[in-house]
Amino acid sequence: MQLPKPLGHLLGQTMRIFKHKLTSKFKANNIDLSLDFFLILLQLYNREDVTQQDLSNQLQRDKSIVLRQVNTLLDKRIVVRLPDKIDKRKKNLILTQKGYELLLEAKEISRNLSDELLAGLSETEVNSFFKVLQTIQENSGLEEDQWYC
Amino acid sequence: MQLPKPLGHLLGQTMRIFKHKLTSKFKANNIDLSLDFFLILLQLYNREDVTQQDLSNQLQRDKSIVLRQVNTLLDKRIVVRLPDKIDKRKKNLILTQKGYELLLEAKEISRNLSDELLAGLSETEVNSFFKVLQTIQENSGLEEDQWYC
DNA sequence: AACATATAGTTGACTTCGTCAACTACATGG
DNA sequence: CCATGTAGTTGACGAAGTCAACTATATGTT
Repeated sequence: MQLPKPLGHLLGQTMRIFKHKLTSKFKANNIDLSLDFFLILLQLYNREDVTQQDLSNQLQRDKSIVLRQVNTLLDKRIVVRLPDKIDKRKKNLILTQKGYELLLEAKEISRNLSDELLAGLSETEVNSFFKVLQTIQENSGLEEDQWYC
Repeated sequence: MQLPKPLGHLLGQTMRIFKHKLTSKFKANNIDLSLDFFLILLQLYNREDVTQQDLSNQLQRDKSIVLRQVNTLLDKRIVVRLPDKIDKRKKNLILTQKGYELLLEAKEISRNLSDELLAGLSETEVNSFFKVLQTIQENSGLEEDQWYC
């Protein structure tokens, strides 16, 4: 399969654009979140048993990065870190009410931005797009739980 | 258009996977390049009139980042920085022979990785994928030359 | 029970990326 | 000649990412 431009270039550019657009829209709406923090909050949405190790696997970041990012979310009173009742090594991360409300706003903005960026494309095209991203992740041979072994 | 997962999440994950895979393959082949450096070299491929400002626009990075990255490419003897003959403000960036050979190897590896990650997808799907990425960039309303105005 | 091994979290050191503001040198148009 | 714009450079700083070591707890084996 020949791409007109290298895959890394295309993905990198698009990612950069999305990141810049999203953070500037967040700022415009007085939402003090980076894309990375937003992705963390999304993982905590409507769940109560998420640990930092889970985030490290799902977001594919070193657990030390996750730790520090969670620390700043704690400082901002957006999440709380509670010891797991069964396994004392684990800490469960839970959204505060403030965090939940912030996330709802952020999700709305993110969805609007997606609509804006995907405007003019057919459903078929967007579905293919999604399928390709999915396939890339599957072809990478990385299961969610084998990141940073 | 509804995506199963937020666009930022999908793009971020895929980008991360690609980046990690590519740099580890580079390492395995003794190629001392990050994805960022690779993308810079791609822009210099078979061209002689590329300036740092051009790179800043095309790669959408602040010119100070480009400057420092070019500096380390200079240290590695991969590119040279020559004053432009007409406009004395500009500096042209040119691949050395070493840089050219390195780039050829890197391109090969990058192409193989793309093939590996896109395996099992139809040409139609990959074309849609490319079109969607293209459209996102167009819908973002950013022209190449208005980055960091 | 004692032991080795594995997992979750934490910390420190260090590099690179990204942002921003200020600055120099040169170009261009009135 | 002067105002304005552009290309490159520098410094400061915060955030992201890498890596290795460490603590505490859990789990499996003999």
